[in-house]
Amino acid sequence: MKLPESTEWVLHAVTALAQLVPGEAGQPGQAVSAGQLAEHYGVPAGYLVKQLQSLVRAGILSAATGPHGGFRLARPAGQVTMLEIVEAVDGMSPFYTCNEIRQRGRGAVPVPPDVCVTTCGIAARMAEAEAAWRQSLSAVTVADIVESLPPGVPERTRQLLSRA
Amino acid sequence: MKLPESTEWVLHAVTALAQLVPGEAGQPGQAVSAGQLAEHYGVPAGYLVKQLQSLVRAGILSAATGPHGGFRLARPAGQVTMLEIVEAVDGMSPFYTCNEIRQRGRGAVPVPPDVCVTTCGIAARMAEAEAAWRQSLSAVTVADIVESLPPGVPERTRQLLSRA
DNA sequence: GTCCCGGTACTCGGATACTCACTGTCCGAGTACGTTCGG
DNA sequence: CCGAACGTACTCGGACAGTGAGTATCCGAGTACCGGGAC
Repeated sequence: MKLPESTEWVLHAVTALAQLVPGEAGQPGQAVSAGQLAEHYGVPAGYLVKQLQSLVRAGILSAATGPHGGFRLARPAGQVTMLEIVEAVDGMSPFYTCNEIRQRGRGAVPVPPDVCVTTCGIAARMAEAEAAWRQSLSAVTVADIVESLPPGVPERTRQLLSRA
Repeated sequence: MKLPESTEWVLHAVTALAQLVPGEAGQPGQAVSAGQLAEHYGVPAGYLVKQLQSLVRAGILSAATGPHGGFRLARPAGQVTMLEIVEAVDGMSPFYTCNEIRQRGRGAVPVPPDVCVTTCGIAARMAEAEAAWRQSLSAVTVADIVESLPPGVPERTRQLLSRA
């Protein structure tokens, strides 16, 4: 059970984009191309685009083609949770899927399931743990991450990512 | 991000083994062969052995070869947590591994990392969420699972798994 | 009758192929700017 | 001088190979029971 490496990429990419928002309500934030972000983090550009597309489909980012195009936040950073980002790139299928193996083989309950009719207790516990994980991630927004950065970092990021 | 399907197998297998413990202190519980368990749940026997071996290495089960051999609980069911079982079969490496991509590429901090010297805030949040997941699983023991079964199920399991 | 010995059947344990998601790369579609030509 | 059309450069978007963990299967090593024979 491991999250794909691209999860780290998009989390950092969204954090970087959030540092570019000028704070004005009407201003949607500067657009940065995937090539810029890829060079900034030293990751393959073509693959990063593929991941950022997932965020666009999820409504987290908005993309624009052509010169001066690129990706930008589609919503204020305070309204984007880490859970949304992770689910956008990794899918929102549960870790543990109950295949009801207790209903198969010799242990299967005969014709009408008189016992074991409720949901599997094991699956219920696993679902609870997973809910705790998701709840913890949904409690943190991108704005929280940006605010926790050491002072000076957003300024530096802005400078490095500003289109030359 | 998905747990391997074998996780379900071993969770149910351990639960089944826990239902066989006769409750006596000295009695270590009846041994059941992997073939019995595999037939009980309708899963491939050879592969199930491989997974149960992981539990043996983790000290959760004990194995005995030869006739009347098989697997049995190495500890009382109340001292085996779901987290132990999951970690035994899936490994205990974290979901999210921070590769410090912020330290690579153009965005890398020059020579001595004056800023960003602390651990990555994103990684910290992901670690918190993962800790919540593990904490939730470590709070449930196999004995809890057995107790939550509908009445009559342990008796039925004992009967089906008793060596013919 | 008792003990010892060999055979057999059953079990775990490890080594060997196969499949699919994640990773990485490529080329095509679309857009905004800069240039050029005509009025 | 002003406007419009064209070309170019840059961007995203989707389609095509490579790799590792998980899945599935097989055969070998080891052990306890069962039967037969000798004492």
